[in-house]
Formats: sequence, structure tokens, C-alpha cells
Amino acid sequence: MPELPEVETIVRGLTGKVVGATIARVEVRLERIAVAPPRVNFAAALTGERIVGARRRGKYAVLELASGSSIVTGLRMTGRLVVARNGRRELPGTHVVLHFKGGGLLRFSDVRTFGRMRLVGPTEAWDDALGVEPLSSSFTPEAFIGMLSGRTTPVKAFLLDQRRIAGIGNIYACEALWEARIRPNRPSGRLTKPAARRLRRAIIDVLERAIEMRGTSIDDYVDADGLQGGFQNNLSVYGKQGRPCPRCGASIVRTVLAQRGTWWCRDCQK
DNA sequence: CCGCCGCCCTGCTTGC
DNA sequence: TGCAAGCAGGGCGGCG
Repeated sequence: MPELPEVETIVRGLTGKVVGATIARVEVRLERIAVAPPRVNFAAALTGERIVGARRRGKYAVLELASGSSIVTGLRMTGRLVVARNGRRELPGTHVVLHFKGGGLLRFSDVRTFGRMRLVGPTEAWDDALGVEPLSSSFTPEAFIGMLSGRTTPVKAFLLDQRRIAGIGNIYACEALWEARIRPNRPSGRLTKPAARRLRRAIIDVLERAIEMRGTSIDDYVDADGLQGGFQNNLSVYGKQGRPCPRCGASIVRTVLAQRGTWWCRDCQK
């Protein structure tokens, strides 16, 4: 499931491969995947557009177009954005294909069809509801402590809430809480200041290390070249029920919190 | 504003 | 062995 490090890796790949390309033709095979503003046709509006930039916001990959519009792709659980040459074998569940002048193409595939490719106009405030970027200078200890204060929601649910911090999903929420030695169900507002500082540090560290390893490939994630990441070999708790905690040796448990599987160590996460 | 819940969807796992 | 039910999960809309 692509979270911040996976989308960052995809976007870095796209930067070298599709920025500068002109869209010659657009194939939309499953209409509900390709979303456009009212009375705008996704395929027609994109035909002839040139891609001038690629960036990430939260878990979204943004392709900036010469006209000022953008293509915002949310990958959700199983979405993939892969660049290929014409004729190369397709991933299963390919729903949208951007064909470029000169023969290259960008495929969006998603077996569960939760993901969306959205055409967004130049002034459309599509990311207003997204919170702070955890790897930006705005994510200060003071800002984080302020965001947590007064909240009763379990700290793990807080980390998953994209309106607060943008980009953290289930894997990195579990990993960051383990690294900061904090129980996932602790009420957010009841973290001590040192605990909040540890958690902020852990969030930044785990995201940066995962980016360095080009993301976590457990089920479906691949980068813009179709290649797997490497951080699945560096996970401490995610998916590890019954295995020893790398810090204290106690058995990792799996519980359910905020409707999500949650892996943690009962002994050293307080 | 806040928090909670059900829904979307399909492939894999589980259980009889 | 075969089949159906159950489960997984990010984001969003509805509800209290």
C-alpha cells in the first residue's frame, strides 16, 4: 500500500521519465477511475498537454501540466503508476494509459479499483484538507505537540488522519510508534512532551530510511520502473505477530485499532 | 469541529 | 478437494 515513501519514490522516477513529455493519446478503460471537473472530458482535456513537473503531496502523485492543470493520482491500496515502452507487457487491471509523443507511455493500474486519477484545474484547491508534510520544515516539535494537545483519539488513529499529517499510512504508523516506544492506543493529548518529541523524530527517521530503500513492497507496490522497494526487509513490527521484538525480545502482538491491523510490542511500547 | 462507522472492491486465506 | 464466506484496508460521506 503506497504511503509517503512509496509515492516519493514513484514521483522521483516519473521526474526523469515523463517530465517534458507531450500526451498524444489517452486511453480510459474504466471510466470511474478517471475523474475530471464537471463537463470536462478527462481524455480530451489531456490530449496535447505537456507534462512540466512531477511532485508528491501526502500520498498523492501530482503531474503538473503546461496549462496549469494537474493530474493528481491517489493510489490507495493497490494502485500502480508505471512507465513503459509501447508493446511491453501490461500489469493486470490497467485502467488508464497516457501515450506520449515518441512512443513511451504511463500506465495506471489498480486491481481493487480504489485508486483515482484526477484532472484538477489550475485554481482548484484539491489538497486543502491535507495536513502538514512530515518531512517539511513546518513539522516542528512545537507544531506536533500543539496538534496533539487536547485530542482524545488514540495516537495511531491520529497518525493515520491525513488532515493532520499527510502521508503516513498503516505501515509507517506502526513502525514509528514502535521506534518511539509508544503504545498505539495512548490518547494523543496524553503524550508527554518528551514522548511527542520522540514520536516526531521517529516519524521523520522511518520515512527517510524508507525513501532511501525505495519504499516497502509487501503485496503490490512497485516504483515507476515496475521494480520493488527494499524496506520490507527493515520492518521491526509491521506484519510480525509472534516474532520477537527487535529491541526487547518479547513477542510482537497484532491488535485492531481504528479498523486497522496494528502490530506492536506489549513490553516496550508504553 | 470531532470522532466513529460503513462502504467501496477483489484476491487471498480460512473453514467446513 | 472444492467452494463460499471472511478478511484486508485508505479515503470519503453520513451521522450523532
